[in-house]
Formats: sequence, structure tokens, C-alpha cells
Amino acid sequence: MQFTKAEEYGIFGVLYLAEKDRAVVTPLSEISKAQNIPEKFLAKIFQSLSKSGIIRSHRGVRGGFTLAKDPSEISVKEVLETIQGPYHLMKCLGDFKSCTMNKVDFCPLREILLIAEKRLVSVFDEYTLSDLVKWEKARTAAT
Amino acid sequence: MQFTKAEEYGIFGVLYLAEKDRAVVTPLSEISKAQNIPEKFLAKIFQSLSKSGIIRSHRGVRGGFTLAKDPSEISVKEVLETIQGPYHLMKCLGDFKSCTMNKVDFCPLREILLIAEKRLVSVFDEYTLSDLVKWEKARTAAT
DNA sequence: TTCTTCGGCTTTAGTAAATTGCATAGGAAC
DNA sequence: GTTCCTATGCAATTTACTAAAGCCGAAGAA
Repeated sequence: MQFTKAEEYGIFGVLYLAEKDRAVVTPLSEISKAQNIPEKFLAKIFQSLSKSGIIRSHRGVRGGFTLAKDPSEISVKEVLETIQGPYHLMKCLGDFKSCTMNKVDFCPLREILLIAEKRLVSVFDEYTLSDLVKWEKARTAAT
Repeated sequence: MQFTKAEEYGIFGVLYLAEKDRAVVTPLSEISKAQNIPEKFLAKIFQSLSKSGIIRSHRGVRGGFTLAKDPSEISVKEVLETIQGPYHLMKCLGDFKSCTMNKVDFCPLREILLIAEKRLVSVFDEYTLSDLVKWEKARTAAT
């Protein structure tokens, strides 16, 4: 019941891009160094983010990545689900048949987890990358 | 970001007790058989639940377990946190120092996860075992 | 005393997460 | 067009944790 490193790294990776001008192409090496993330690991994460259209890749000399859309258009949920797949607190929430217990027709735990899941995901859906950047800037300005 | 089997089994285990009269002492073997849970695994789970005062153990012949309090007094959160420890979507939420990134002073991800966590846990805190039993009974009666 | 059931500890197996490595392909700069 | 840089894709590895099983001891009722 914890976030994976991939999710954590993914968020910090795109956040780094979100803090820059969108036109600036940033190579993996810079991001991984600045955010303290294993480069090859970040590469894999960015690949899926690129495929799902959140970021855009640029190959060749002086290549790298840019955000594919404005930070205010990218929800935290979008990033997380791209990296980890749809959020389910239990397997059976996605598919009732995968229930390992005997609950073929009704499961009280399932009911409560559906509620919990909905509330959890709603938070990630509410906030965008620009919100996170805004917080960070406000914080830096304050001190 | 998923529930563990231990949590799942733990809930179903105490739920089985909650469906009975509180005076009835039920052995592990019966619970594990009825709920389709590996007995030794359930034993370990019930040990911690017993220590934290959610259930009560009775040794010897015709021993077993009973609920230590009324189902309406036992929140889902209580059960889950006893089994798995306090709920944190990331390690750093419990202790800022355990942050593996460079965020020594402020972390935007931390902010959003604190919100998310609060909402998630609130669900488990709102519902008690008697709620779950009630749902189940209502469902059975309906069909 | 004896049998039953929990208590606690150890160990094993299985699975998923976290990382690394290498060969390939695309593209800018010269 | 050659060269070098940077992403792409796949394979392999290491590590960590989950899930489960086993064993012996302790408690307690019959």
C-alpha cells in the first residue's frame, strides 16, 4: 500500500520539466542528475510517459524531452496511471472474477474499497503539475 | 499500491467473528476453513489483532477467538493499521527525514500525498465491522 | 495427565520492485 | 555524409518483500 519509486521518480521528472519553459529540450542526464534519479530507470518511465502523450521526446544531439502540453493540462492522476496502470486497491476491484475468496456475488470489503479508491483518485485528479509547481514557488518565495 | 493478503484475510477473519454472537468462541481452524484462508497465516494475523485488543484469544480445548468489543466499536481502520502499521502512501509521510530525494525542506509531492492519505484513511475510519455485516445481511436478504 | 488450541520463532518459496547493461535507431551539427 | 549524442527497446540482474509452511513450546480445559 505504498507508492512505487517509479511513480515518485515519474512525478519529479515531469515536475522538473514543468518548472522550465516548455520550449527547452532537456536531456535525461540532466533530469536524473538534478532530481537524483537513476538515469536508466527514468528512461524507462519517460518512455511510457512519452507514449501516452504527456511528454515529447527529441532524439539526436541536444535531444531530450519536453512537456507535450501545458503543466495545467496534466493531472497528477494522468502521470501516475500512465506509469503504474489504473489504480486499484485490490485486484478484484477491476475485475470481480479475480476474487480469491468465496465472494462470488457480494463482498463487503469490495464495497468499502470502491469508496476509498474513488476518494483517493479524486485527489490526484484534482491537482495538476502547475499546482505543484505553484506550491513549490510559493514556498521558495516565502523563505 | 495494493492491499496485502494479510489485510484482506484479517478483515474477513474478524468479519466472520462479527457475524456470530460475541460469546461464541471460534477456533482458527473453523475460520480459516470457512473463509478459505491458510490457517498459519491467519494465526499470525490474529496474534497481532489479539495483542492490540481487537480480538481475544482463548487457549486450550474448545479454545479459539472472540471479538474483544462490539463490532460497532471496531473500525476498519483499526483492523488494517494493526495488521499493516500506520497507513502511509510514502515513507517520508511518516518521517520527513526518510526522503530519498533532495527535498530537505519542502516537497510538493508530499503535500498532495498528505491530502490523499487523509481522504483515504477517513473512509476506513468511518466504517465499522457492524457496517460491513449490515451490508452483507441486507444483500443476502434482498436475493 | 492428556489432548487441543494458541504463541512465537524460523525458514522457504514465490513474486514484484528497482536497477543495470547492451545493442539499435534516430537525428542534429559539422 | 560522417560523427557524435541521445532516446529506444529488450534482456538480465539484484534486491526486497509478500505469502506461506513448519516446528516446538505454552496454556488450559476435560
